[in-house]
Amino acid sequence: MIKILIVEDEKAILDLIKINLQRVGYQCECANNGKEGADLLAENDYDLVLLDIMLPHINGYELLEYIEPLGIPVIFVTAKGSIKDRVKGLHMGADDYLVKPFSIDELIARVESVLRRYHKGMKVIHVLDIEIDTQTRQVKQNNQIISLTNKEYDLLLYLVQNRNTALYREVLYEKVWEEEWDESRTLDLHIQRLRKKLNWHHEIKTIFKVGYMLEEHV
Amino acid sequence: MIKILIVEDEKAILDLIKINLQRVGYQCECANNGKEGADLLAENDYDLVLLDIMLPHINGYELLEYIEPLGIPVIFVTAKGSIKDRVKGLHMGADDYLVKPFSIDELIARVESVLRRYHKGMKVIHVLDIEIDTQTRQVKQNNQIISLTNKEYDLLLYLVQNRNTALYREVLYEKVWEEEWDESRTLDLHIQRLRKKLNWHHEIKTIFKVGYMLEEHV
DNA sequence: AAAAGTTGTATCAAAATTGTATCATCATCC
DNA sequence: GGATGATGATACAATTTTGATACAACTTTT
Repeated sequence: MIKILIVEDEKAILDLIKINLQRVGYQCECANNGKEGADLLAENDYDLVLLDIMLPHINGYELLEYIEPLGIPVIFVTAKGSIKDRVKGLHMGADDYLVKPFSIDELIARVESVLRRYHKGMKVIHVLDIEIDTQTRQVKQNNQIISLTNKEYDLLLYLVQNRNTALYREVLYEKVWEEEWDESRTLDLHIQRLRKKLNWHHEIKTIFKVGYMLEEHV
Repeated sequence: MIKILIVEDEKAILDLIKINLQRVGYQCECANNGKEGADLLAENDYDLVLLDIMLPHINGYELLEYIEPLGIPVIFVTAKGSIKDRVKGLHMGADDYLVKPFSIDELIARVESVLRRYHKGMKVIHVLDIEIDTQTRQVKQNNQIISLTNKEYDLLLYLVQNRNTALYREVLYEKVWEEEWDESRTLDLHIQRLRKKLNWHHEIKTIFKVGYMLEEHV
């Protein structure tokens, strides 16, 4: 379970962030000012801090100095377009910033991006007859470790995270390889290798003229 | 089946939204004011609420407070870019907003985006005796999977999304094949294949010298 | 530097889709 | 009611897509 600390004095924004992060599966704790934030940080482990700059008592910068040595990523929440703040925050070690007003999509995207960067992905994912440990990138089947290469693992993870969805070749390729699809057969080959290693000849369905889909009957 | 509640007092906009959402396969119910909306919400389950802010009696914000604890996503419909409203809405928990005047494409895109975010888009369209899962591109009839080819699926989806409308050959061909119609019989052949696979010999009507129409008596 | 492992290209085989040709049937208009 | 053109049905051929295998280029490890 991923724990996020939100330090924000505006109740409306605090709730907006909290509700939406909880909705997509994060555990949230809240502090209304810098002091509370520092206290919570002293007592608990968090995977990420969302930090407003304008806070009563202790301001965001001061708190940031306190957080930094803990090695916890921080996303700054700044009032509308104060570029000075953004720059200062980034210089001081914030990992990203969010400018009010922001959209829910943007909030979630930034949180996920930072977490991904810190490799604090979720826990263990169970799908069909395998389990994937996203921390160690290990894949087990019947308690036996299946050794996958990097690309194979990335591809598997994407398939798993989007199981029961028809995935277009281009999308799949672009997400895993992070470059444009150039009509090459690379993706097909990797799919075959996955199928072979996991004995998933039927589980990974090919959708003719479209792409592939990992099927998990629910 | 996905159910959407539309709360909007302007008849024209209400119809515009309703007709277009129904066209792409959502079930819609409507309320002309906040009171009606609250009543419907009390009695039914919805997957999404489209909520106008300016409503007689109970305004959008008040209704939003009522909806929030239900955990149903809300898209705000606001008059011209009043940023204040947008911000307020987002702060209060709306998931997205739509600024009048909006395009149909935008409407559908936002609806789908929010639904996807909430329950990873179980967008299933029910028509006659089949159900189409647009996520997996699977078509079921009496709970049996009907295997369709790519072109067949695309054609079926277009027919379904435009059911009860006479579709000209050229239009149909150009939409599905994405190229000019060249007087070939290809379309006819695919129509026949669909009719056969789905046993839809009467449901897909041919309109002499014009084209085809999927008929769903309502 | 050699070995081992990874990743992508090339090639051929197999499979599925798609479209053409043909003839039969049907609808419409004189 | 017959002529004419449009559509339905069927078979089959052409094309495209995917699977399988081998191997070459490249990286990392030893």
